[in-house]
Amino acid sequence: MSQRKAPSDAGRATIRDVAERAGVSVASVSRVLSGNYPVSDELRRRVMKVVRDLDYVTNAHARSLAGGGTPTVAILINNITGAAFAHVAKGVEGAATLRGWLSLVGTTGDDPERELALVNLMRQQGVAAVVLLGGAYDYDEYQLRMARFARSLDAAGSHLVLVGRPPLEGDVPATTVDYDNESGAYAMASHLLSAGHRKILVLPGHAELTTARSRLNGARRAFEAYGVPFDPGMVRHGPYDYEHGYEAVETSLREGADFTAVLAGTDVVAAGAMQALRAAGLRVPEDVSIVGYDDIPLASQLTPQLTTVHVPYEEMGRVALRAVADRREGGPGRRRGTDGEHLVLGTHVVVRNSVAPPARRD
Amino acid sequence: MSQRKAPSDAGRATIRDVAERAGVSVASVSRVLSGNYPVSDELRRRVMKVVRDLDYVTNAHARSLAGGGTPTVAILINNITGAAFAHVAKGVEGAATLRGWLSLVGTTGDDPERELALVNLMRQQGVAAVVLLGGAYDYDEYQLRMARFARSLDAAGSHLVLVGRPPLEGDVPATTVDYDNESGAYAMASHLLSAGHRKILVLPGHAELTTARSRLNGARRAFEAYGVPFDPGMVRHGPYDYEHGYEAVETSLREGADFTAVLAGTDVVAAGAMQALRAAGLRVPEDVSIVGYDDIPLASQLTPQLTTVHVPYEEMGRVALRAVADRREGGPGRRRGTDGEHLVLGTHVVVRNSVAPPARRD
DNA sequence: GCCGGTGGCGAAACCGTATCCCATGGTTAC
DNA sequence: GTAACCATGGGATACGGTTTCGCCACCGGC
Repeated sequence: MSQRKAPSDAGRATIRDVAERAGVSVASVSRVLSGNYPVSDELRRRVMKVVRDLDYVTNAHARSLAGGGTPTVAILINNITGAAFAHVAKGVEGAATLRGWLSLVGTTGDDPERELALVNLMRQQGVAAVVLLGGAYDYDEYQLRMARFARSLDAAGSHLVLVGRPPLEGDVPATTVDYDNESGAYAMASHLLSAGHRKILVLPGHAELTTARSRLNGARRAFEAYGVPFDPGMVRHGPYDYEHGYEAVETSLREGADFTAVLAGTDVVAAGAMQALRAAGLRVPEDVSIVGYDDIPLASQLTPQLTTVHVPYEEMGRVALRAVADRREGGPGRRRGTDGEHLVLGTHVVVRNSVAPPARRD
Repeated sequence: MSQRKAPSDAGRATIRDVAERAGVSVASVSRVLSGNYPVSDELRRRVMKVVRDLDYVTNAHARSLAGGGTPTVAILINNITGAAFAHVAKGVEGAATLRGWLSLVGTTGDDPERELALVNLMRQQGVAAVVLLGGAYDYDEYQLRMARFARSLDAAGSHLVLVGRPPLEGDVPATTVDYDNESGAYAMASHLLSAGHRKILVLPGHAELTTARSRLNGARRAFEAYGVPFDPGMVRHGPYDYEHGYEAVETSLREGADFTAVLAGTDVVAAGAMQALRAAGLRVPEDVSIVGYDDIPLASQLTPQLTTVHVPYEEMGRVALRAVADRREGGPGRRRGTDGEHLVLGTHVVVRNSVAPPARRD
């Protein structure tokens, strides 16, 4: 047995093995498999038989080296188990699959360093696009680094897509898919205000998170519009999780805060808040109203069902992928023209059963 | 400008561009970057400077073609947004990242055809392993196909890992990471029985799903152990979703079924059941007790908090990755020896507030 | 002052596939 | 009857790295 001709060896079969065994050239095998070149039926038959016998599949790495290959989109996400952005990922993945694209997934675990490392890793993979999911941190340095990434990717023929965060400032070659965060918060706060609530506990999220800022701003604008003074003391920042919702409400109650409604930054926070109210013997919505944000499945599974803001997460994912696919098919001619594209999707309030007019307390 | 030497062109920089600009050979650049060969400080400095200037990253495809490259694990999952298996995916991804591995994700959407296509796609990618998440269907043909996949992957130096389903029969080169599904169901049913419940509505899931079968078996065994006749008329099959839980309870109530507890196949089904009971004016757990399965975050976010079976999903993901990593490091010597490995993790009941002794109805 | 090491580096052979270019034989057009 | 042509198939090369092999210079030891 020669040294490098061992078709039945441990490794996978190569196109050469197939060609040899079928008594044809490798070029012919390649042509039969890709089907973009006329071949005789006889040849096709012979090749396909050997392909089946050897259970041959083409080597994707070699293929993409040689110019072919399936486009791949990289999805970078904080935490797969977070419902909201898992839906975005689903949207991206679904749309990618529909076009025969592949999706790579990396999780950043809220660590900017890992985010950096991952973007570079994806650049090595030669992905068609990197989709970054979730709210961003508003450091200057962070923003600068993102801009550098965007340019690096662009220079390498790839592209950066930001989903669920505001666009980068300046002339940066990145696409942003966003939703109208502030308006959603405005509408949600208005809903509470128009129900008669005036003392509202606000749990917008982490102070540095862009998402949280927008939601807080929207709420504040609604207060202004209703002529209600906005009390900064009624705002409690914290992570977007159940525990924060629970503790914020628990602490507020213990400290004797006076409120008839809770405006939570996300549905999960609202769930925590609801539980804390129950634990304190308060009824929702009879004693205290609650609203959330995101409209994840949990919102309609709680009792009472949560009034919240619907965000089209899955649709955002699809839109994100469509944006990069279009750009890629548009060819190099329009590459520079569509820089800094910003797509904004709408939100709307979903009214369920967690809001009632304020009760008379004391 | 020559025809193929255009470092500042559209595409990304190659190792040759770096070598040329640094006045060294490509071999040296490669050595500096991979760091597995002694080089002088002077050389390293020169090369690294050019690498930074050009913002060069190695081409992962070329690298893996040449034999190097980062191992990649493929995660195939029904639906990313399903909480339970999203946690497994998180576990796999986390453990992969920890070792510098990459993870590819594909969703099957419960379609066996897509599953087939995806496994082949992953084989093309030359992944180190394919991790298949979720309960399997119990067709003979399906099992046969899985066995073929396992052998194909094995022949190509890859490996199939089944998570959350029973192992394949026969001598198949696949690793299975499983949890003690039946014992969990047994314990859960026992919990209800020992609280005094005798009329129990059972919602195990889809009849063809292996997971559902095990859970149903476990429950049945518990009934036997308690000497309680198991009434098949109290079993309602259906998908593992909220709607099914709701409808099953609603229908049962409408048809006048007599039960004091609900044994749900998953927490999500339990949530639906709970909502339906509430809608019918019944209290949980005073009028009807409910238990779930999986212990996803939702379980502790419901009111009352759900008594359920904890399944170590994330841990399973980590174990799955460790299994393939070990096998790969073990070298070819023990490859055949560890075929058909089957790892079983334990489960336990988590007691919360959704179970009470049966109320007197009549 | 000559010789065997040895540390550093370059040249070239691959890795597996796609594709360009050319050869061949049979067909069509004049 | 011959030239131009079309349909096929083979040979060679490029893709961007890694790695083996071998060369060169410099080192200390005698």
